[in-house]
Amino acid sequence: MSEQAIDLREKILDISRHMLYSEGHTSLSMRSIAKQVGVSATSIYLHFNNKDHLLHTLIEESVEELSRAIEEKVDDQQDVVAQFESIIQTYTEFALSHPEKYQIIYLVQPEAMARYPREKFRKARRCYELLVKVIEQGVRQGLMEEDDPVTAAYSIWAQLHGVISVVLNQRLDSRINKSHFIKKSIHHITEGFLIRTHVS
Amino acid sequence: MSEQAIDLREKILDISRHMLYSEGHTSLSMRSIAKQVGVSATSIYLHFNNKDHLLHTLIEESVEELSRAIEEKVDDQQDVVAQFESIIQTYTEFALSHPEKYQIIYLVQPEAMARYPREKFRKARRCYELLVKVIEQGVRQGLMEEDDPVTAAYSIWAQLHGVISVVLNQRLDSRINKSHFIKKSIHHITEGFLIRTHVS
Amino acid sequence: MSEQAIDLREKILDISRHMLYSEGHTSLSMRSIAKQVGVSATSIYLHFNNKDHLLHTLIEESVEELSRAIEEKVDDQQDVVAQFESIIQTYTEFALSHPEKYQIIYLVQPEAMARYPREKFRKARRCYELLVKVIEQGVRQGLMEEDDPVTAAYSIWAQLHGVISVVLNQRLDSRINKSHFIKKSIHHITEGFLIRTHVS
Amino acid sequence: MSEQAIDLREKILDISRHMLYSEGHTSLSMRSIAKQVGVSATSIYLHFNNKDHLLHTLIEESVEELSRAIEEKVDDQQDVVAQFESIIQTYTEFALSHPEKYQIIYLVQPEAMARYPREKFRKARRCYELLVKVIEQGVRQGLMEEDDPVTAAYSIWAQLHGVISVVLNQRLDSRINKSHFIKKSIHHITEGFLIRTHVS
DNA sequence: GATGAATGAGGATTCATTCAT
DNA sequence: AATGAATGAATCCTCATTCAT
Repeated sequence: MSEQAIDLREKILDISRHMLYSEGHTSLSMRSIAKQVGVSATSIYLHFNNKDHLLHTLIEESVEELSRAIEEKVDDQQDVVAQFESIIQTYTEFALSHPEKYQIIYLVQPEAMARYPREKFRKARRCYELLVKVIEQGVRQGLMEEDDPVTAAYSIWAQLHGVISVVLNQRLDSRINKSHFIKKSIHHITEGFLIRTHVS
Repeated sequence: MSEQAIDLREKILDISRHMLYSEGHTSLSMRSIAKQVGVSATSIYLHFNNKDHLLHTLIEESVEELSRAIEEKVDDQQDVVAQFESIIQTYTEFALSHPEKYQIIYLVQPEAMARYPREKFRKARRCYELLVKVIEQGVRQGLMEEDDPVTAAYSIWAQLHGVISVVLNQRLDSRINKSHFIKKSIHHITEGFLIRTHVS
Repeated sequence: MSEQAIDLREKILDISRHMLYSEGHTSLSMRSIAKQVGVSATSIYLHFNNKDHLLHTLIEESVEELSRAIEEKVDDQQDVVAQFESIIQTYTEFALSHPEKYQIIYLVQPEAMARYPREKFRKARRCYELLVKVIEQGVRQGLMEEDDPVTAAYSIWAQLHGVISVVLNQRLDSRINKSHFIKKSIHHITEGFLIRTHVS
Repeated sequence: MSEQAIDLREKILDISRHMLYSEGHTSLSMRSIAKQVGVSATSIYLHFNNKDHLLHTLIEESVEELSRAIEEKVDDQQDVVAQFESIIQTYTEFALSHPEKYQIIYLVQPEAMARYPREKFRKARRCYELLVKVIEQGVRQGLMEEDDPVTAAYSIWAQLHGVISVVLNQRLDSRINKSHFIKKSIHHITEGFLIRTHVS
């Protein structure tokens, strides 16, 4: 593959990702992407078999990047609480600084999920697994009391995702300061969880 | 308007709502709705100016119903904590027993929000306002310590929405028991919040 | 259905049939049909679900017309030889005077046959069945000696179809007079068959 | 041209021929051929000017091979009847043992004939000419009585082609045994013709 | 109220072909 | 001799919407 080709592939992904974020996936068409990229629609098919392939690549990339970001930041030499906070922090930071990438991860709606390869879907759960491990570690060390670490991990993630989504989807009351909202929410999710375990 | 007409309008809304839930909004077309309703596509335009109008009506209806459900349940004679728990309970119950209506409320994505009437958007915030009032009441009664009730209310709502979305969108790990997950999550969100305020 | 609608449906069929004959099925597209009909491509879909439906309708119509033509001409009061000759005569006349309809019957190539409804396919065999019956009748009356009437009928039909195809596909040497060729060929197919049985 | 190149050219022809037979000419594309051959689509253009050129080469090759097969088998030392039967036998055997090559000869439909070089078209008539000669010979020897040998030859060929086509296109009733059908049909075409001339 | 007919714009995808390398 | 990149034109088909009835 020539450099140019790699560039075009990346360009298509970048622009698609951006369009997806700013205009929604309803209006995203191969044609519109091609027009934005400044290339014929046919050319996109030189790099992606079809629209699904393109979309799935975008999702996979984002999942990969988010997972890597978290894996890199989490230091298993740190104490469990620090690791725990690090995961949540990194996750949030990724979402806020790469909103277009974060949103893509949740693009796969139930309707389209049937078409998303099961194996890639499993990958998407990598970062939750990490959270599960940390909680399990915490429980083993007697720092947390949690009868069901998997459920706990998913609950934390769900709450966090709720908070981030609300911000990214601009569903927040205009009176509310976004970063304040996020800080408070994370604090609530985290502290609430830890305090409860600490106290016990 | 004859009774029949009213019936048709309702039928269109009902079927659209159901189709939206079971087949996703990608495949929802005026034609497909008409076919399901058993009426010509043109007839839909007698009741709704266009597709947006139909969709907006659906959203408005769901918002209205959810708001009313909460308003009806909340009894300002009760103590603040009971009111607080009642809101969260009712919200969750509505979402789980009317998933197709709940999902519609969040149908309006950022990209489409420009087209959603600002005035209807404000209505959608009615139920959060209620939560804000309860918290403010709690703060006034010295039961909660919360410097920013609006932010707190939105944070709780966001977390709750995250939890519910994950369940409805079937993003939960298959190992997790749904109702257990919800119970635990609500407990975490509520208790965490209240305990913290109670303790203080 | 309004008269206009019926007209359009017929017009689409007529023009498609004609285009199929004069330009081949390779270049036949919904667009090209629409252009010839003087209507938008979309309009065709008001009368036919898709291209296959249109094509199948054309085939079915031709099969029906050919079958009916033969059934109407064959008089079972006539003696067997007269019936036999009548079938061959009518078949040939239909093919030569409605070449575009005749060709359509053989449009269904092996590749496309999978998509052609099995039940309609059976209908297409109606006219061969008639030939089979006449031969069986002849055998019963001792006028023909034929151990396998079905094979005999199909053989006659295949030969006749070969002769007609060659003429319609313009594969004949320019030195040959078409009607002379057909007359001679039919004579050969028919007489050969009858003489052989008569003599016996 | 290197040996490799010749190989590629042959490989393209072989695979095209095979694809044409097994998948039909509708789905035959330069790309699909290239993929099957394991070469870039562009490479095909190094050996054939365009798709038509490739197709025409295939036809020409098949015509050539069929003609040669007949020419080789026919021995003008044999008596006329033997020659006659030999031609029909060889033609049929070629068609049945090389169906993909036989079918290609009749690929050129009326609509495409305009594009098929007139000079190559003439070549395709070589094998009929042979039949004409044998008949003329027979007439001269007083073995056959045929006022128009050219018409007779084309008639025989047309009938034979009809029989073979029906078999190859799988248009035969499932109750019919193929080889029995062919044997009977050939017998009918041949004997009928010869008997009539013999008897006279 | 209700509808059948009609359409322009756009959807994904495939095609034969060219051109620079 | 071979190819990767690129494309314009074409494919079937669906969409929201309008209009005369």
